[in-house]
Amino acid sequence: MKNARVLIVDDEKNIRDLLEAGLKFAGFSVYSVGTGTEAVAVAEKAKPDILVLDVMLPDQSGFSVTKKLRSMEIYIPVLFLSARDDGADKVTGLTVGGDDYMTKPFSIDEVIARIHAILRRTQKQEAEDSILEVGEIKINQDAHEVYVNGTEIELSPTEYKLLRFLMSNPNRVMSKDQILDHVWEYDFNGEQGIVESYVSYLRKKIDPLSKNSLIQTKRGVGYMFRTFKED
Amino acid sequence: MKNARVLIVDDEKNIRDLLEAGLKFAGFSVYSVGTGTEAVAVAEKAKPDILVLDVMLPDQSGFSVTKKLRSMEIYIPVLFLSARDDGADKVTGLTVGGDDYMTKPFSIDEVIARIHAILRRTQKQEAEDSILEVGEIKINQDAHEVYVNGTEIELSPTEYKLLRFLMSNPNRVMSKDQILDHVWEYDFNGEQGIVESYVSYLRKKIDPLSKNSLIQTKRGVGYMFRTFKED
DNA sequence: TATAAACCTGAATATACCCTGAGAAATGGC
DNA sequence: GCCATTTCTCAGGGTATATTCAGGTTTATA
Repeated sequence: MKNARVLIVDDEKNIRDLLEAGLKFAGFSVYSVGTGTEAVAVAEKAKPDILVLDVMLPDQSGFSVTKKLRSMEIYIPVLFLSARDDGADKVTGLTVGGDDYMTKPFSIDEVIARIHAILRRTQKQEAEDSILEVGEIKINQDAHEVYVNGTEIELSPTEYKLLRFLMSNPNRVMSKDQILDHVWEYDFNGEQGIVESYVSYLRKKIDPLSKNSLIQTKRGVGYMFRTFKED
Repeated sequence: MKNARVLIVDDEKNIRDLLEAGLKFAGFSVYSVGTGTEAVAVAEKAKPDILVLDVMLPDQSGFSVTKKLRSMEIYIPVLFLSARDDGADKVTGLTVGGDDYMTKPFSIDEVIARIHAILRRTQKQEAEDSILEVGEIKINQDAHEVYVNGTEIELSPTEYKLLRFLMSNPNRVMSKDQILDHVWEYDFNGEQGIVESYVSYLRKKIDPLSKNSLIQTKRGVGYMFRTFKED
C-alpha cells in the first residue's frame, strides 16, 4: 500500500514530529493533530487509511475517538499508542478487528512495520505481502521468521529489527546514528557501540549460512546490506 | 457464509461499537440500532441474515421484538445477549429454531463463532465450515471437540477459545494484548500473565500427542500456532 | 612505519521475559 | 448447599536479551 494516508494523534509535539518525519520518509501521506476533537474532525474530512492514536489525550481518550468515528459510520483501523506503565489507559477490547497496540517508547521502524501489517490485514489486497526478501535472506514478517538461503535462524527482537531495517535499505550505507534513530526506542540514550555489538551478533548468525558478506562495514560512514549480481 | 448481514440491537453504545467493529472486520455487513422499535423497522426493511439482540432494551424486551417480527412473517435467527444476573434461564425459553444466547460480558471472538454456528444451522450451505483443521489439530466447532492427530483432548472453555483463536491465525505471531482482546471477555481487567498460564495448560495437553511444538513462543513478541511442511 | 581513529568481539552484568506449580476465588452441576 | 472444575493471581527459578566495556585488530593517513 504505497501512499497510504495516516493521521497521527498525539498531544506531545515531540512524538508527533518524530512520527511525522519518519512516516513521511517511509512514503506515507501524513496528517497530524494534538487533540481528540481535531482527530475526529480531520478523520471525517480527510478519511485517512489508518490512525496512529495516543490512548491518553488531553481532551478525551483515544478510545472515545474511535467510538465517535464509528458512530459516524467511519471505520478506520487504528494503531494505538500508550505509555508503558500507565495502568490507567489499559482499556481492554481496544484492538478489535484489525487494530494493533504498541507501548511508548517505541522505535520508529517498528511503528512503520505495524502500520504495514495493519494495512495488509484490512485492505485485503495482497499488493504488499509480509515477505521481505533481499538476496540470500528472506524475512516472514507475520511469523517473525528469518531464513538465510532457506535455513531458519533465530534472532532476538533487536537483532530482528536491525536486520529488517538494513534489508529495507539495501545497497545504501546507513550511519550508526540513523540506525539508532530507526531501530532503537526514541528515548534510548546509550552509545553507538551497541550498534557494533548487534552487527556482530547478526554476522555471527548470518555469515555461516551465506555465500557473501551481506552486512558490510563502510569505515567512517556506517553499515550497508549488500546485494550481489547473480545471487 | 461470507458477507452475511447482521443487525445489532443494544442500548449500550459501547457494546454496539465493540460488536460493530469486530463483526465488520470478520467480514459481516453490519447495521446497528439502540431500541426495539428501530430494530423492528430496520429488520423489516433490510432483512438481515441474523439479529444480535440484547434482551433488556429501554423500550421493550428482546422477546417482544422477535414476537413482532414473527407476527409480520419475518423469520430471522437471533443471537440473544443478556446480562449475567438477568436470569439466563428466562432467555432459554426464547430461543427457538436456530437461535442462541450468550451472557455479557462476552469475548468478541466467541460472538463471531456463535454467529457462524447459527448461520451454518439456518442456511444449510457449507456445513464443512464447522471443522477447523490446521496441521495436527482438528476442531469440530459444533461439537466443541478437539482432536490432536485423531485423539480427542478435553479443554476448558477458555483453553478452547485460546486454541481456536491461535489456529484461526496460523503462522502469525499474536501479541498477548491481541490475545487478551480477542479471547477474554471485554471487561477483563487482569494482566498478560494469564495468557502465559493458559498457553502452558494448552501445551501440557497438546504436546504429548503432537510431533511438533505447535504453539511457539516468540520471546518479546507473542505466541504463534505453527504449521509444518510435510507434516 | 608510526599513530590515532574506527571497528570487532568476548565477557560481564543487570534486567526482562517466560514457564510452571500452588493456591485462592469464582463458577457450575447435582 | 456441596463438590469438582475452572479461572485467575502470584512468586520462584531459569534463560534470553540488552547494554556496557575493555582489549585486540584493522584501516587511513601522515
